[in-house]
Amino acid sequence: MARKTGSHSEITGPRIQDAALKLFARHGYAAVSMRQIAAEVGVQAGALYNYVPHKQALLFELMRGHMVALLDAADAALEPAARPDAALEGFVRFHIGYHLGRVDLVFISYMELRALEPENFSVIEALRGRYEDRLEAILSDGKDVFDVKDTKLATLALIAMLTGVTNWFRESGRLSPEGVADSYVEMARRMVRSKEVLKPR
Amino acid sequence: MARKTGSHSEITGPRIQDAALKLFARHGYAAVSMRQIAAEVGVQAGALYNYVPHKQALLFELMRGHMVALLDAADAALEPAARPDAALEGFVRFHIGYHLGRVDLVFISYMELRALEPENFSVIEALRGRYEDRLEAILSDGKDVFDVKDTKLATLALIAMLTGVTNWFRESGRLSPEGVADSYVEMARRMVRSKEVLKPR
DNA sequence: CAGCTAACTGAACACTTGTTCAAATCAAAG
DNA sequence: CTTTGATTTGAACAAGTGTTCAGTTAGCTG
Repeated sequence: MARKTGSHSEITGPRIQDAALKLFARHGYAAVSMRQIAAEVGVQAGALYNYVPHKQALLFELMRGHMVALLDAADAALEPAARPDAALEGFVRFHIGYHLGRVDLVFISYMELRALEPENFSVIEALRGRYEDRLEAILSDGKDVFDVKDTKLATLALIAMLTGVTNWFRESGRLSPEGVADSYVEMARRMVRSKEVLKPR
Repeated sequence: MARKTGSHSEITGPRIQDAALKLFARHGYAAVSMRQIAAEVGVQAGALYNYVPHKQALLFELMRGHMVALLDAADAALEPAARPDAALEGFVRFHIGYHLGRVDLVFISYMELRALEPENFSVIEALRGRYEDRLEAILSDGKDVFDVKDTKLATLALIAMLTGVTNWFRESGRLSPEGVADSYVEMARRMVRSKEVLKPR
């Protein structure tokens, strides 16, 4: 017995990615076997190798795809010419919105870095750096409006704060993604002490 | 051949913990074998079972020990009667100082939660909750001094921001732990818009 | 120096791991 | 209806997994 009824390359390929994403996020890369992924897809382990050269590539492509899509989405969503305060708000809303819609990808992209072989690790790190640069640029472009001593430090603090949302947010919780974003916009503004926030006082 | 020269229970026990901590932090729980841990200690795999009932207990005890020590240290370091602003500053400095001295433990305590069996997971989650309550109490005790709409949200945002330091901090970097703490105290104060910060303006 | 026991070895257990590949099967084309 | 080619199976590979345990040894006690 071989070839299942109604099997197609265009179907199986993405399903492998989906299954791997789900299982890696739930149990971790090292704890998931190729056989488990295959079972989730409804196929034997050997069939995976028509689509993926090896397990490591499965993880790497998941992470690389995520980072590239994130950068593209950021380019599309953020307005380069925006005033500093609006740019910061835009970034916060984009970051939270985008990340809350892809918690599994975000999770493995932060958690499984150490499972990457050195060359792959470097690629992901570089992409992450490029994303962080977007926020750093906003902060340094607005250095007349904002009040931050250490731009790099503020960038890292903000990113950590924002990404932390994916760890506790639940669709069924009391807050909507928009509600969360509202609060985080406020906190982010305060952190950089945006003049626009202080004015109304 | 058995029993190595100069071997002692009081020596080997802690060395196993140290080796497990180091390897779990570096490669992840699932990716590290009992034989690797044994090799790091300089012993055969079987010898580990004189000290640990099974691999899972090794991880669990590492995490539980960390959380218990963290709570104890917090109790010792934080002054319950402090004014809100001083209490917040005290918490930030304590959190950063304590965590920067134990990056490996912090790392696995956040990363390997999913590797814990359900009952063990609950224990760690409860301990973590008790720690977060310390900060939440500070924020709600100071609700006249601070300006926070959602105390729980601010707690989670602050903890994420503070713990994030362990991900990028390097002993050899340009900033000292104290310098980092200074900046984070400032950012934390701004986030809750402590009146004491606004006064000098 | 003999005897004792805590401490450790080394081999074995039954599985699981990632990966390969000849053979089998199915869908579509001629 | 046959041929072709993509798709999948199922078995096999060598290596590694956590854990157990009879047997060996080092160092202390008397």
